[in-house]
Amino acid sequence: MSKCEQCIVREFSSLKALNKDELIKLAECKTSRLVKKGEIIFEEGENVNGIFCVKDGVCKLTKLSPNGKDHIVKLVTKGELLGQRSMISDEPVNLTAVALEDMQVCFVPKSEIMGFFDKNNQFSMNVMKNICGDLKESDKQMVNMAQKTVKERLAETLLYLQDTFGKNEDDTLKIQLTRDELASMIGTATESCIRLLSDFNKSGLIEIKGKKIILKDIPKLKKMV
Amino acid sequence: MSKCEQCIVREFSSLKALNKDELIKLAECKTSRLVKKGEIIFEEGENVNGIFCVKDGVCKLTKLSPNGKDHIVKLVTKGELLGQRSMISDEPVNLTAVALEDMQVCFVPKSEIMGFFDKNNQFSMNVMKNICGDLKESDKQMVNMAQKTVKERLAETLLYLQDTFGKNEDDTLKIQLTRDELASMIGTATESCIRLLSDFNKSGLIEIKGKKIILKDIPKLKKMV
DNA sequence: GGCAGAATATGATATATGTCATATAAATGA
DNA sequence: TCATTTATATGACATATATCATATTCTGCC
Repeated sequence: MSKCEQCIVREFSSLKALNKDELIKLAECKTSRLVKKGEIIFEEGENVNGIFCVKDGVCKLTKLSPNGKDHIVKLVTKGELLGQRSMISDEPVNLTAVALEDMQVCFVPKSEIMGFFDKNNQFSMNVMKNICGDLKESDKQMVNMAQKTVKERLAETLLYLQDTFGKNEDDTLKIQLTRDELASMIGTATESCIRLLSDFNKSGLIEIKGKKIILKDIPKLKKMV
Repeated sequence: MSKCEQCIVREFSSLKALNKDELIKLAECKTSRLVKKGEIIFEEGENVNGIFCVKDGVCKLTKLSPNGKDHIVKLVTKGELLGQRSMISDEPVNLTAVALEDMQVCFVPKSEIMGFFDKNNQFSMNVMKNICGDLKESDKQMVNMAQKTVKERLAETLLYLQDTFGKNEDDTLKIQLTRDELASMIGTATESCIRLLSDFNKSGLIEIKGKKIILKDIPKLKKMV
């Protein structure tokens, strides 16, 4: 069992507020898990009874809409926590988490987290601020979905992906989403997404290298959103 | 200055967790305010530095989208709190609050609330659960906006309005939104909203009495969403 | 009480986007 | 390595929705 004390990603999450004793307790009760690309971490409606801490890799949080399509609500990466809302609401999770790459995650049972929650104000404040950030972002996205065109949302999403996950040495976006997943983030049909990417490519906004994407004209992309 | 102890709406909000002493302190520092229909309580980007408790009336929380249209993110009614997210994030509010009817609201400064927050675990837990509920709802709406048709969203919204705000003796929806506001809730153009209401009317789903709306065939409306 | 401005209503039309079909390219696995 | 599936791409077309124009009705107000 690895020690949470020495885990570097802890510094990026709410868990940074925990003291030495708490970290030792945390290390004792947590379980680690390797998650292969495409594997489900938890599914909408499930009782998770704890939170996951993402040590490595990226996953998508999706929500099934009544028409049968999945919608990607959020991407969660190294250093972030999963399942906070559900734990606090004391409800089943409302989103499904699926690994986009091979991942390392640690699971901490609810009882433990709630203990920290009660005793460590800074920790609970951190968790709350996280959730508040999610709420603000979600409200923003709701309005985006309602008011912006697909083209605008695509431009915005491409910029977001580069901002958040960076680019490789060849300037391609580091995070590798399928066209289908990209479509499901911006809330459109896969074909529409592919078509718009082609358009963006033709007009020099981006360059498509197979499945990889390079943002070529960031100022213009920014002006679109 | 009215006493918070005797305020009935307190029972419906997170404030129900406060004890007698805390309520007395609350009553001492709060300020009451009458808000006329159409008046702004606070505006996107403003520093509110406290929370509002809605004693009577309903307001809309809107967000301005880059295309210049307002989108109604949420309706807030008697017994609910306003500005919680902003207070916890320690950021300006990200939404604008406008009264839909004459309202009575009380304002409590941040310093006071944060005091309760630190000392009263049940209170902070209540606030968090509220925010978590908002987040869940917001995620759901985001997916709705992205995946459902305007028709489906209209049906869903009408049902929501009746569920949440009830109906008058003549069966008309109690809450009175303009067509423009209804459109801004479901995320569509005013004309489209009006047109669909006409369609719903013709097909017997609803009945339009001037500006008032009666839900006639709730099972069918439910099947649509 | 009547007038100005707003809200509601409806038609005509444009446009964005979804859907279905099909082709090609890439990935997977026996 | 080849075959089978899956992902990407593009065309043709259907349709939902926005936009613009114009009536009509309602509402506040002097």
